[in-house]
Amino acid sequence: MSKGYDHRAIEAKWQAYWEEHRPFTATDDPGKPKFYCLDMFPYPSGSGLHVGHLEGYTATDIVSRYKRMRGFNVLHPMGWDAFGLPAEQYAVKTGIHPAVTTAQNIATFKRQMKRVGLSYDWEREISTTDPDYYRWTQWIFLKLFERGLAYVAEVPVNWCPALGTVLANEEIVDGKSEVGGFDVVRKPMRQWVLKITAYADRLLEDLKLVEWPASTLEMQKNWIGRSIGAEVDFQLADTRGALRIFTTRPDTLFGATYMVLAPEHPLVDAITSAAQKAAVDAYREATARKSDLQRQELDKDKTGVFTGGYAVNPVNGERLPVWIADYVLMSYGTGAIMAVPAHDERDWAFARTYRLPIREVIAGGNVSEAAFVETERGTVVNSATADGSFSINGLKPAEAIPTITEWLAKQGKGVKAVNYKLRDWLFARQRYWGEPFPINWVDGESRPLPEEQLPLVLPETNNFKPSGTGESPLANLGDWLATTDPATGKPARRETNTMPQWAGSCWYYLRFIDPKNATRLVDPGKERYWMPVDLYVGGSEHAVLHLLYSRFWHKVLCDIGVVSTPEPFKKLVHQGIVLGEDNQKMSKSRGNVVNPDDMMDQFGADAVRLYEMFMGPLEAMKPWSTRGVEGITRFLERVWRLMVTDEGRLSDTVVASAPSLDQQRLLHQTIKKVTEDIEELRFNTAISQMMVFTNEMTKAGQRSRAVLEPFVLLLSPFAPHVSEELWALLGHPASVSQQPWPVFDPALTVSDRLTIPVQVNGKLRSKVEVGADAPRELVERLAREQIGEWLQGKEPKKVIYVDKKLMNFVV
RNA sequence: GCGAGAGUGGCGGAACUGGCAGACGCGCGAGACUUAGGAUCUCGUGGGCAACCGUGGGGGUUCAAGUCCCCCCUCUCGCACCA
Repeated sequence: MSKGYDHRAIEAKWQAYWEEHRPFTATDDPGKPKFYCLDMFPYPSGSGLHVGHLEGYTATDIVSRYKRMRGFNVLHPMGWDAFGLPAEQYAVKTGIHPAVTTAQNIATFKRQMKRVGLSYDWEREISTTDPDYYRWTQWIFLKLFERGLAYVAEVPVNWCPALGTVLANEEIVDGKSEVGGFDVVRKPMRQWVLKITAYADRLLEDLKLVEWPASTLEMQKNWIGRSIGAEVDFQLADTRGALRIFTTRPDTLFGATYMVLAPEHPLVDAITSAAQKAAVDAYREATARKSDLQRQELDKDKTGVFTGGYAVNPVNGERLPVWIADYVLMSYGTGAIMAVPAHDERDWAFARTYRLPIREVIAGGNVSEAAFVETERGTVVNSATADGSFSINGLKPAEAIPTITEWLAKQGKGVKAVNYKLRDWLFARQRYWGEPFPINWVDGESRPLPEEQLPLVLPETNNFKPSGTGESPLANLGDWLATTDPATGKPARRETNTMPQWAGSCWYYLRFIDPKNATRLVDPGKERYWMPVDLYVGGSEHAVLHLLYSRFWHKVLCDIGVVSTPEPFKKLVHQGIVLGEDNQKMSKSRGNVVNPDDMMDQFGADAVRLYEMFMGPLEAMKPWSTRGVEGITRFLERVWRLMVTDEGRLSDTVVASAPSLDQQRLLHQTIKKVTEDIEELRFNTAISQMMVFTNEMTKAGQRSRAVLEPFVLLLSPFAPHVSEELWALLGHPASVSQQPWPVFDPALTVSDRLTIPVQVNGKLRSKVEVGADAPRELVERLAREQIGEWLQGKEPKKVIYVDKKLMNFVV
């Protein structure tokens, strides 16, 4: 294939230039407006960069280059989320230290990124595995600990006795270990947990402050899962004590016909009668053996066992049988419910199975066929106290809820309550390759290390095998493990858990602002200048966890005065997934993985960048097409030939004389379209407009510098290498990246001639061409001449004229 | 099941607040230049011989609907007994 230009030579040349002159360094210049443009930093895996990564990175790179040309001080950094399981698994297998493989992988990623021409400020590169970085991750943990937001709990883990290790969820396939296929059981272990639930309300509330995709906002809201209801106390019938339940439907309290406790509920033993004890114990044991996954299987029938005990409905004194069933979860609400089968689908199904009574208290449905659960429709019935002192009969459920909640509170029988689906965050892994906790255990108590002793460095070892006890491999390192408590001098044992991968990625955007600060996490002045992140681009797989955890830490840092904004990421965009050419998800097993290095070998970085953006809307899922890359290559070659001869010199067709009015219009329309499209991240249509420009200019025998030069500037954020070369060939000193962005003249974006479509009854029948300022009368007269035969001499009923747009005759 | 988003040529996709459906690219067809072409350039390309018909399907609003309203179908993503 003959090439219009030598992409290898040009790309190497300009990458070397950028390396030497560093035009993309961000300076802390308060005199300039700032733009913080951030990619989700990658885990440097062994397989290198993927074309899916490149999509997001190219998009932010275009925006960054564009914003610089618009006079912004742009912060566009890159780093590595480099702790994590794959490197450790590899170390277990080969004995090669994770730090070694991580460094190799980072080198590969970095080389590939530079090859794509991504304009990162590499002086700010950070890695979560660097002690100078994780020192501050540990520091934040100490702050969380000080504020009571980090605590220790016994939490079940996936314990694999055969492997002698704890497994991550992704290491388990169909209930067996991915490696070896061994059994996995639940085993409680001492773990660190972060109290994210303390921030549930703010995490929900502040979603109003960000410009995020609707779906992501929705997912976060659902994940937090705030629901308002009441907690109500039911006295136990035959024993002392009360059963507290949570309900969102206190309006159905008179319809309760039984109660259900989670099998793990602490009151189960007290309630269970002697006769039922055996059955209850058997059920509880069976439940304990089930994995979370089995317990969550929805289509299974509901099961449960009667405890033999009763509780008393506080509103009508009825004795309600108390059951245990695994459809009630200990971890939500109070772990106990009142069952109202008439108005709750789960209770309805359970009542049907065990032939428990179903009592209607909201009229409007047919409760013998299905639970009636609406709150906006229906009328409360059968809901008054025996003495008639209180009634919600006749109300709509939505009105009855606050009424009865207030009444319960006055009676001391209940209280308004809010619950969240959000759980506290399990913040510990039984692994080597993660941040050590700055915690010592002294006499069974956790003691934080003093800040001055940070970082607590991950100890060197060459044994990454599991300890066998479920503790991390750090438990094998006796010398490191044994220490003394700095406060008392007593012997102490170091915490052996390490932090999860989320930890380092929770706050990295802050460190980019001030990556080398040895005394603080980030300088307050720099933080105020650069925050918040103006544009954050990354995959939607992080829509909940990473983005929620980050927001949580950010709010804590805000509370302690480290950061100045309530939210870290102002605008968020998820790039879509790039499918293989066969429209299937790319995977090694399908053999449809596209390697960016191969593509760049063949077509060059500029073509790959342009194609990534031309495929379709950034956020859409779309298939790769190598033919499409060829098409883009043709476009770049056409641009090249617009101004360069076969010998590589500036072409004679490039002239200094003024462009025609039509060429000027085309240029200004192109500037307008490309500018607006970059602002809206519509890169595909921006490229399409540049193709239109190129096609038109190809037809011209003479091309004025006055239109070619601004065009090269427009192209430069998309295809920076070839644009630099063209800019140089046009006789300008480097670098195109330091030129101001072209400005369009609105007067030149509109044509002086218009083609007005003429319709009869809304159907296109003709067109008339007129001057841009033609009055309606002229357009109508010309139009009538054109469509005479359609009017058949009759006068139209109505004539609609939309100025400069369309003429429609209604007959 | 619930929640969110999306269905437009052979393919990827355009179409601003309702106003010429299919921009641009791929593919395909014809031609030019060539010893040659999987290079390059030019022209054509939704369907139908036509009247006409065409934006997942069916209704509706309107002079005018891919766009607005109602019902249905399909696909993708997320959640999944959260009381």
